[in-house]
Amino acid sequence: MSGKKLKAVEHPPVSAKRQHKADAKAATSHPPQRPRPLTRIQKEKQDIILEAALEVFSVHGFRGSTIDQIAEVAGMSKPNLLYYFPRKEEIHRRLIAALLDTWLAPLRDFDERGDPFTEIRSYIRRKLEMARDFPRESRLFANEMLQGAPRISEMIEIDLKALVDEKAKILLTWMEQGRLARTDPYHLIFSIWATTQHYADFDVQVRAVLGKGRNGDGRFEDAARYLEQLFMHGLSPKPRVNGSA
Amino acid sequence: MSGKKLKAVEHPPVSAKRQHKADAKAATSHPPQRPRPLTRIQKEKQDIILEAALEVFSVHGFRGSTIDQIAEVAGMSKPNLLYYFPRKEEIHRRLIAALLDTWLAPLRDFDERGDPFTEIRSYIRRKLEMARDFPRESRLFANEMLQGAPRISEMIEIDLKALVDEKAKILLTWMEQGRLARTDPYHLIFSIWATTQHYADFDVQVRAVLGKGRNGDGRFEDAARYLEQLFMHGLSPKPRVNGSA
DNA sequence: GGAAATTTTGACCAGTTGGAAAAATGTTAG
DNA sequence: CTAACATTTTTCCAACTGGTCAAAATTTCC
Repeated sequence: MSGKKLKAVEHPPVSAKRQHKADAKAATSHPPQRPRPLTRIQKEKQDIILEAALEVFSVHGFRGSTIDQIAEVAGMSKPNLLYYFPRKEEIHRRLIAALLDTWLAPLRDFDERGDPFTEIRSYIRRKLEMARDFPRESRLFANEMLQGAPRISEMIEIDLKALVDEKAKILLTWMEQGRLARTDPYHLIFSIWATTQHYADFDVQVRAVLGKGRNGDGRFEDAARYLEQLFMHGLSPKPRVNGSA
Repeated sequence: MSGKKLKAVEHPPVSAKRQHKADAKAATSHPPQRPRPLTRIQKEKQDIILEAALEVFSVHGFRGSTIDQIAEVAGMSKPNLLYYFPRKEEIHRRLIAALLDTWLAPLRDFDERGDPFTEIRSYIRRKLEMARDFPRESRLFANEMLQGAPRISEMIEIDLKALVDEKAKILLTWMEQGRLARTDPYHLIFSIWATTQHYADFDVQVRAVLGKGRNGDGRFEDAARYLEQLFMHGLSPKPRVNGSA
């Protein structure tokens, strides 16, 4: 760990335990890097910054957000912020990485051994809760998608695809067993994503349309009720009216 | 000052520079303004610029887009572009205005006298076609929503709300007549918006998940088939002994 | 308490951005 | 041809951008 000023961007592989200054004491600025194990304070500050960055990025997107804005929201000066995250991109990447993990958790819990409708219902419910409780994360994700997912393309092309493939297979099995209406499992999943995330991403619109009278917190409960009905009826394996070939 | 008829946004202190005709002539450089009736060439250039701006804004959002980018896509120099649209905001506003009009057309066509399922089916179809044929418009809209719709808040709070209220009433009537499942008409509309726009706004994700094998143009047809099934079954009146109303 | 390490600040920079001015180059009608 | 207008280009700028750096302030550890 000789005193370098700019090192390759390292993710957060917190490794070594405390290390002595040993050879190079000329540790330039930028401390929260690889050798040191990240003090409690550093972690705290980083969290504050990430919080602020989420607030800003989720609204203006990557290019539309400035370090100054983030620093202001975080209550610190720009150079100070840069001390913890040497690059703007790094902040964004950290946010996206953390997001993807929690974002897909509900889908991961989709259980093959469960009852189709119970599983689908609880998936919808959880996704709706996430839209309600983590709207900024949802918008950050949406922003990234709108821009063509330049920073997470491989993530969605590989990890996400694999996960969806797996769950689609489960859905297909259920359909073949006659426990679920025969339909396209991929688009089924898309429709759940779309309808639930809508309440986070298009929140302004939803509120505006519902008007001041009924937009309190009720809209999420109403949405849950409606979506449950839609999907439960829409996907029940009722005998089709002829015409399906 | 003269030759003023519409609301004008004139913050810049710079104005009349070489006004020859005291009559009501062109003010400064910037010709495409009030007085002149807009030549064919001007209209063409403006269209080129708006096209380019749509391309850029729809991906990067307002703040994330630069005039330089738009100018480059439009194939002209920045000052030249500024000659037609004195302000970046003006371009954006024009795009949004044009967008909102066409965007709501399908909903306007929702006909009270038609058959509930026919109306809903064709509405879904049209919205899906728009997602397929005008994905940039959809993304522009989505970007605006994500940012809290700062520039069109009144538009959606008044015009959009009124329109949705009207159509929701129609849906309610149908429900009361037993021709449609009893459910929340507002969330029903939201779900149609969400599921259809998803294919434009999250196009990358959809493609990535579907994989290279089946993402050609087929995805829109598959989506149409799936959504039709979902909504037709999901919204059919509950099992009630009722041959017809 | 004090040296070393960590954190914060202020000054500064090169590149970008939205936009202004004006000169230069068409274009058109008389 | 040429005056009047329309369009384009060149030059320029002040504010903003992401980022650096050294010095100052603060904390940590012996």
